[in-house]
Amino acid sequence: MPPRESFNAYFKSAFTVDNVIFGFDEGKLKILLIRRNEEPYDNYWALPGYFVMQDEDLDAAAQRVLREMVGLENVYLEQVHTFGAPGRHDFGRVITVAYYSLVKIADVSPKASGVAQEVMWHPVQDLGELAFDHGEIVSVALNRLKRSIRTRPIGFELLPPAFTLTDLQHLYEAIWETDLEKRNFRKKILSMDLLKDLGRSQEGVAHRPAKLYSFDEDRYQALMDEGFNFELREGKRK
Amino acid sequence: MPPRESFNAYFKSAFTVDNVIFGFDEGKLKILLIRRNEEPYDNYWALPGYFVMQDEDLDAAAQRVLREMVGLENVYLEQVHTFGAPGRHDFGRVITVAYYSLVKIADVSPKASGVAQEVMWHPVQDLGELAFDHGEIVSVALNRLKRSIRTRPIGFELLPPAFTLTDLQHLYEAIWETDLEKRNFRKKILSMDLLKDLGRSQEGVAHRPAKLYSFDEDRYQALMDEGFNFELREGKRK
DNA sequence: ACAAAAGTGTTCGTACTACACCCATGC
DNA sequence: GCATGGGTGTAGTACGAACACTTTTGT
Repeated sequence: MPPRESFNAYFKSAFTVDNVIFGFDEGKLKILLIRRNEEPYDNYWALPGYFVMQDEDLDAAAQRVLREMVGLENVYLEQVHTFGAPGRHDFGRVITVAYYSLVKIADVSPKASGVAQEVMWHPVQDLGELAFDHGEIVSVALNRLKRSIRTRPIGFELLPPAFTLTDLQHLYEAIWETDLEKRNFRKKILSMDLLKDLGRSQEGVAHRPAKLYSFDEDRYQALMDEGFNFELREGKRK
Repeated sequence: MPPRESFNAYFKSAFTVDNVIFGFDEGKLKILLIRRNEEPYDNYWALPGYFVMQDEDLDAAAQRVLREMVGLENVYLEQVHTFGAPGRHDFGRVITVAYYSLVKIADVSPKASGVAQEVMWHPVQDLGELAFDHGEIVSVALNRLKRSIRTRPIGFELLPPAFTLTDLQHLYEAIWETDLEKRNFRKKILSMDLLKDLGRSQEGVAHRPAKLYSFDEDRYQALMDEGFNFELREGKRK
């Protein structure tokens, strides 16, 4: 076996985390991007991300980036994929672990800091060219999100604490880029018994006000223990 | 902004790939492990994995490990998750990108080499304690596999080029750890129109010989283009 | 009264479930 | 001829799909 010193050649890489931060606003799915103000990719929009510290766990690094750049804690965060093409960064070999997070857009108070002079929400349909391989990362994260919301009740993370059934439907429609049938959607969601009726309604709308609901986390846990499976369908049958 | 040199502190990490190689034999789902013969974890069973070269893509590294340690090329390979807890490796900061691969067990001719003196298939239900955090990696990969075979026709990668419907059913039963109803399973599979009837049958069995099928890759592509969705169900209805 | 979205009930088709028996081969 | 798995048909049911009208509020 080679002596331990011979492995030193391998310890010359760096790694980063990049966050695809999803939000839902104005009926559109959006992503929070920062505008870089240094080379490489000066002036390009990029995903918020940074180097992982030497003694920092990956998840912790992703959380730190969220906290420092967006001022958010305790948001839904999930690792998506790791990107490590040899030429993807100019400084040397940098691989990046991509995360996606789901935030309630009203909670976000973007902070300009460091490389990020500008922080802005962008509709996912209209991103333009991003720095590095961030375009590809967004695409992978988005596909993951589309699948995940089908079988896990995480869409609620994107909605305010009190939302209407129509809000929820619009959210699914925006992410899946489909239309869903109102009555069937409502029937399906309500039959799962996952929503708490808050007993309140919308106010100040120029039509019949809708009931407000919240996601019942405890109820979901209880159902899970009984073997319940959350599942919604995207496609109409052929 | 800090000058470029200040980033050098970050370029002191190494990364590896680890492969969870699944095979199916004797009605059981198995994983290919190597027995280490050096510290740390001398004598422990471990996942086949190695450092990624400086100019090597991640997927390519995973393929190389497969080729060098198992003598296999062109097998199904998919990135699963990246593990990077600070203390997970003794040499320094090492993060590992985990892959899983699906192989036809008859194709494998394990080679002892380097750190791997022994290479052996182990039933997933009976692994014992593995080196490093490999037990956790296996667990994550297995969960991923359970989900993936539900919505993607990848189970076939674990079967020989000609297989019977019963083989396929046993495969699903082994991975999901459930029993499936024979007639319904066959009906569902055949209705998808994804299998080529090879016109041959088993030979030398002490009962009515079963028809042999193969997975029709071209047919699957064609169906995909029409919007077809592969999907099987694990659970019986409540 | 009108606009605008909320909310609801029923029919129809289809796909999953559950179940029992005959078939082809080796020994 | 018997043991062993291979292979099939059908009836019941539950769930998703499709569809049109009434209700409540603000202006």
